[in-house]
Amino acid sequence: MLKSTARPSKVVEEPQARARKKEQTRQKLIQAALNLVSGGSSFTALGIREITREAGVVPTAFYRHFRNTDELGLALVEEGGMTLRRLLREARQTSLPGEDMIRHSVNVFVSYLQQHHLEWRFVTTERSGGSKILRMAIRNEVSHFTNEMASDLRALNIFPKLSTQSLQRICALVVTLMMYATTDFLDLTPDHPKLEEEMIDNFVKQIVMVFLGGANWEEEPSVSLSDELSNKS
Amino acid sequence: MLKSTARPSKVVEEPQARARKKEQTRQKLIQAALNLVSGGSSFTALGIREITREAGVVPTAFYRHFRNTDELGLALVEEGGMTLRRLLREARQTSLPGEDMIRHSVNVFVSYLQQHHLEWRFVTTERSGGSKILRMAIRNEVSHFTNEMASDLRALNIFPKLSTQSLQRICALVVTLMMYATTDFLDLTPDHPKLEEEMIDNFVKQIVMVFLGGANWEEEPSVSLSDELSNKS
DNA sequence: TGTACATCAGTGAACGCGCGTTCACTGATGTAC
DNA sequence: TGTACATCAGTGAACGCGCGTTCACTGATGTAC
Repeated sequence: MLKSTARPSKVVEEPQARARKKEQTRQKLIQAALNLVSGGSSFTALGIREITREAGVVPTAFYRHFRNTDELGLALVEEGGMTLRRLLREARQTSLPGEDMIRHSVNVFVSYLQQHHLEWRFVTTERSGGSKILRMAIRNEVSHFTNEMASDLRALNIFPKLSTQSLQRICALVVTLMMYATTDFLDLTPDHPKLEEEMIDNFVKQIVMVFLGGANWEEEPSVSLSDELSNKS
Repeated sequence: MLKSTARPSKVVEEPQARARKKEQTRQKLIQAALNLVSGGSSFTALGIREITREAGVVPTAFYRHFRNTDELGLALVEEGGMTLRRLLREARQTSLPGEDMIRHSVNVFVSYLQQHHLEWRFVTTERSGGSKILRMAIRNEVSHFTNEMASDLRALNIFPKLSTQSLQRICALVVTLMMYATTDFLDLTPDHPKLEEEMIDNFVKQIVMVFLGGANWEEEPSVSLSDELSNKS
């Protein structure tokens, strides 16, 4: 009786010891690619033999998981993007509007960047340099992210007067800054904490400036900018 | 006597037929690399044989001009950057302040982009994906560009109340947007003129928004943003 | 329960190929007298 | 002016090497009875 119950329970607990092992190898391959990219290689230049060597499996094992390196790249994009979205969403929700929220979000972002620098090196590199299919996948991920941010800002009611389009424009702007800053942060050496501090401060102020632009935006912009400029000068 | 004058004059007109020929080959190599990059390859992945084949010279001829592909990359960065700076500076000077200047500059930029898409594909790709030495060279070029723009804006006296630091921040912001937009413009297929129009319009409005933020910027920002937000909402 | 068979993730040898780099060379261009 | 020599951009053969991919394989895991 003990045996007869043990068998089905084993089926539930580890229904496919084989499948689990396979997934492990898959993860080893993904991790290996990330390690290599963080070592300075461009992902596009990575080879199957290089990756499998790093992963500690035989070259041909690669084909059990991916047809080619592009397919591995797509897996990387998916894994990387989701986590950050969840994280930053939390950051926005646990904070008050205004510059403090921005500074808080930026700090969350930068520390996340440093923790997951492997994934991010990959994403920022391939956004402009990868194969067309990878570029598109990354942009798709980025625009998901932008939309989420826009709907959060809408919920927070920070810019009640703005149209959805303008709100999305602001978010796209901030996300652009973020992606761009990523490259710079990733090239930071840890022995210059002062420089990092300055970069963060600059980054925060840029975002504040953008929000300021959003707060003063009139939906008929060509008039308002001229007004603003002539009023202030 | 004719001969004796002919010789020195020949020295002046073409002092080094050899050197000229060499320069021609050098340009052929550079152009070949650009062609290949525009064909979708990442520059980092380009090989010496690939480049020389495209250029129509024998592989070993490469070493007469560059020690390796990185050195060729540096040459590319220099050639590309300067031209755009000159062009955009002219665009800023032949136009009036306000949104029109922005729209005009953007149009100059986009049409330049399409004319020199080879160079730009290279610059935007390698800014985040190239070897460290290339990345640094490109950032250097970009910050030159930012500084130039800042000093132009200062001369135009558009933001009389802003500190130099804030002015430079604005310019850095705009340049970031520009670099980022480049990747998107380069992936445009010419059969969607409507999409291009929308992208340009969006781009212009983002810049206007940034300028608006700059016009409303107070040098003690943490106060002003909260003020703005509470005033407007 | 045990036995006999199927599946399939990972192995390891082998292939043809293009790579970067070396080397000795050729022949046009440049220089000295 | 012409001649004799130096320079050096580009050539072409050769090298050793790592690549992607194929193939038949092994042996642990899964399944049917």
